[in-house]
Amino acid sequence: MTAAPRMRANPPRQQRGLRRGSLTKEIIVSESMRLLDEDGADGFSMPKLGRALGADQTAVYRHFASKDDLLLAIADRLIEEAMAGLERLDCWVGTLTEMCRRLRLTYLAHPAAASMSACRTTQGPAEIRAVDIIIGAILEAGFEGAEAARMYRAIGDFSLAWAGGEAAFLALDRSAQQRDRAAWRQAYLSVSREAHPNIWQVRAELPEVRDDDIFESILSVVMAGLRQQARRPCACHAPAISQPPPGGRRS
Amino acid sequence: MTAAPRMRANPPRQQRGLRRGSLTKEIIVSESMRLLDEDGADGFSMPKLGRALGADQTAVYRHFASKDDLLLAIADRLIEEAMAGLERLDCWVGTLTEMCRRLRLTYLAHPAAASMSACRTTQGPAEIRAVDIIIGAILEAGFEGAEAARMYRAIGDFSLAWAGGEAAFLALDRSAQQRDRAAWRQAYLSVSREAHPNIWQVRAELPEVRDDDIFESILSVVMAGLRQQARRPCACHAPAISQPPPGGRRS
DNA sequence: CCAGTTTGTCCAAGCCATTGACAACGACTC
DNA sequence: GAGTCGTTGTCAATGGCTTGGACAAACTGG
Repeated sequence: MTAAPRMRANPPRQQRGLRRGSLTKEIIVSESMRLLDEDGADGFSMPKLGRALGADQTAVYRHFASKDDLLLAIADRLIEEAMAGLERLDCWVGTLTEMCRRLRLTYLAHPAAASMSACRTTQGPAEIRAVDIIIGAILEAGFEGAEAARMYRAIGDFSLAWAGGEAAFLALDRSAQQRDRAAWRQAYLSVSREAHPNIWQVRAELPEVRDDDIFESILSVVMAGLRQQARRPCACHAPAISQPPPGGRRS
Repeated sequence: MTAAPRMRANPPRQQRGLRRGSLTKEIIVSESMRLLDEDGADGFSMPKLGRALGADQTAVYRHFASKDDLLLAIADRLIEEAMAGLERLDCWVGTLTEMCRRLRLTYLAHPAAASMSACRTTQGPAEIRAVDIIIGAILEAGFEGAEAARMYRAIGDFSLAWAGGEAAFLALDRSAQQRDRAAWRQAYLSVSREAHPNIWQVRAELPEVRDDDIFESILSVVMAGLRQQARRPCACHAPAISQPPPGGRRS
């Protein structure tokens, strides 16, 4: 027992676990997302992740310094997935619309992962590339200098915030989600005409609104506003969605 | 706020803990928000909350069935605080703008609390009242039926998502926040002109953008888009926020 | 063949959420 | 006033979590 030279006698320890090199960052991130998709954010822990990998509860710490570190890697993977194969389109409105839709779809596909990492920035190459494309569209719209910088942040943060918000709701456990939806349904229908006349007026339509339609509505509103404030129209034809402004600034 | 835990100077003996009735839901929620504002979301735990109240680590469980239950109460308090004293304005654009600004300011004042509860709905009276006011503005804009319902959800969810997203970032610990900002600054400045020409073009302006300006930009874009899609103009004169009105559209 | 580094495992410390048993206290009945 | 009961604060305990340190197997370079 004194220290030292290998007492290789007979400890049947035998390392029942994995072989060296079985775990890589890529594998760990993939398994994390699988677990998150399956069990939600609450059930996600380092011990469970290790066991799911067939390894020790603490094995992941050999590859990520902390759980937060792993989280950033997951965020990076999400951005990468959302922006895979993205190309700039001819028209700047189309480019921005496409990016917002892509990010949202990816986040909705992995709500638990997204809700944990939506507000983090990773500076990964995918992120930088997306930023360049967005700014390109903003410049194409005729914004310049500080205004362009501000508009990029406005659109980029809008897209992230919206997708993150939707993901956060979907990341709640089924019961809380169901309870929330049911409660609203109930609250809408039982509202009194006197106390809340406006809700009363649309009480029948409120529960029927679908998430996809809500998103397309706000996206359309944002794009309409952008087009109006832009110095240059987009390459595609549609000048505005509903009515043209009487002041006639078609440019 | 009325009943502070009245503590007697020096109880002679026994009285190892608090008197009966020392804790109420209101007091607990207030102390929770104080702790969250001070120490952030990470350092917020039931034991700490109990100790901060001068009570046992588990005392809070006598008033809230679970931490999640407490969370909903905190969310309710936030909405209440945001909407306190809100009145409908003459112009529907002004009403919607005011609500978005109010919610954001409250969330920014309590980022940790907000980031934990932004995606929850509480069905509290304050929330219902806010909903009624928003729908009122949407109806005033001339939207009807299912379209009005959809637009209400679009604007309401937009406001919540944006404020929640900003709060989530501010709720990160100082170091991560600082690191994020610094990293972006660095990434912007060191970007190559060839690889990312668009970022390069605004690299100097990007780090200077302020959060308040970003918010006002997206808000202005959304309101411009809404005005364009609305069936009726708002009561106030301004036809658009950003550009100077050359010839005011009449009320 | 050996030394050094990686990486997987074991073990343990310290924190957390939550629960059940117990005890003091207030209200209510007789 | 005495007894009963529900409320609420405390205590002790359980099981899970993150994380760090010690050890050992396996791969690497010499």
